[in-house]
Amino acid sequence: MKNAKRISLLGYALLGLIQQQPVSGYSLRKIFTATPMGSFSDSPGAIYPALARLEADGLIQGVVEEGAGLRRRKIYRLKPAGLAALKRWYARPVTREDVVRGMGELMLRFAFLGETADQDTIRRFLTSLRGQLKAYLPEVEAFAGMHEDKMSVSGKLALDHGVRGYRASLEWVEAAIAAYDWPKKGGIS
Amino acid sequence: MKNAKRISLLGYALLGLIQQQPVSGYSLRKIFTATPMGSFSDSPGAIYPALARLEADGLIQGVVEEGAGLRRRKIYRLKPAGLAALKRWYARPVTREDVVRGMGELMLRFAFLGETADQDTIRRFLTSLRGQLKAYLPEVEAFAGMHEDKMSVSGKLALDHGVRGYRASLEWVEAAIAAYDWPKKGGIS
DNA sequence: GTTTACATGTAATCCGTTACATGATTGA
DNA sequence: TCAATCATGTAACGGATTACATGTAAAC
Repeated sequence: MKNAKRISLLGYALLGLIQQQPVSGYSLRKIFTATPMGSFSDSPGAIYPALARLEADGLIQGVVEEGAGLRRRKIYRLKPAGLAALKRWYARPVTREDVVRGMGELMLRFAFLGETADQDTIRRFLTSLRGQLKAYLPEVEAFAGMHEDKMSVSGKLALDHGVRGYRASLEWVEAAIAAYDWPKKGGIS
Repeated sequence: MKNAKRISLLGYALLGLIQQQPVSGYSLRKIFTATPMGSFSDSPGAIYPALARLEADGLIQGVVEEGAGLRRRKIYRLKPAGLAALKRWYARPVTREDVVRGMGELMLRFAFLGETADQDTIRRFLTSLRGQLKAYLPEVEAFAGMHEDKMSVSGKLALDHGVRGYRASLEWVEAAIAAYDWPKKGGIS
């Protein structure tokens, strides 16, 4: 029950899934093999220790399923401290570093965030992501322009892949903001 | 000088950069802070031990710059075994797992691959990537269609981000193949 | 003459990978 | 009955993060 311990990305992925509904470690492993969450390892050596850590930190609680001739399954449920940790994660503003490290982590956060976060948190996530993308995209484009002459064809193409990706993310975030269609801030006119 | 040791992604990134031109550890760190390769950590605790491992494995060689009043800089050069390791990396066919784990690793490989790989290796990389994307994209789309009803708005949007990303990658790979404009295989007509 | 940038390292810790280990239940 | 799937773990290892440590050269 130590508090304020760091939580790994896998930890957040597990917390987010457990938040959706109580699950066993084995079910979580299957989610990582069978769904687009496949970027996480489905190996028992990753998941079971991670669950044990989250439990030791008081974020989740595992209860062995009672019942007669059943295979023993330990079902994990989210505890209040776990929900609080998730909410702190959701509320983090999107930083430049988040964008540089890749969209994957941010999309994991956003996917779960819809479950319990209020509209304000969602809006802040999307607008701060939009801001960072709008700032970072021209940076990469400028880098490409500046180093064009010194780069191999494949180097230029790889950079172009990055630019296309960030452009697609920017289009996505605009579409996402539009999808929620919040009333404008600043008074009823 | 142990042989056949596993090389981490950071290891390949360092090998690829050293292949382009001999560099010091400090220069490599700056590359990770100042260029779109920022997804790698620029911390000395990551880079110097990684360089030491590559050197111990006989893949690179570091030589302390001679010369009078200079700050001591250790310049690393690629050894034949290092080039061979890179070439084996370049020649790996793109797998489904590569695509699931994310484009980042694949694009790192492709960016460096242009330096020394022959046209055949480049073509095989791009066509196998195209094949995997063409197979994986409809999989994700099908998953989205199947689970649409059980997902939150943000969950659906996050999945949509993934779909858009893979679509952008597919468009990119088609453009990349077109950019090289290889003569068709199978005879001169 | 003091801050900033250059330059290289080490030590503790954490955690993911890989491989091993165990046992129950279901279906062929 | 034998293989496959369900289900949970452990142990050794490797490598990245974080923080600490040290010293030189340039710039202000």
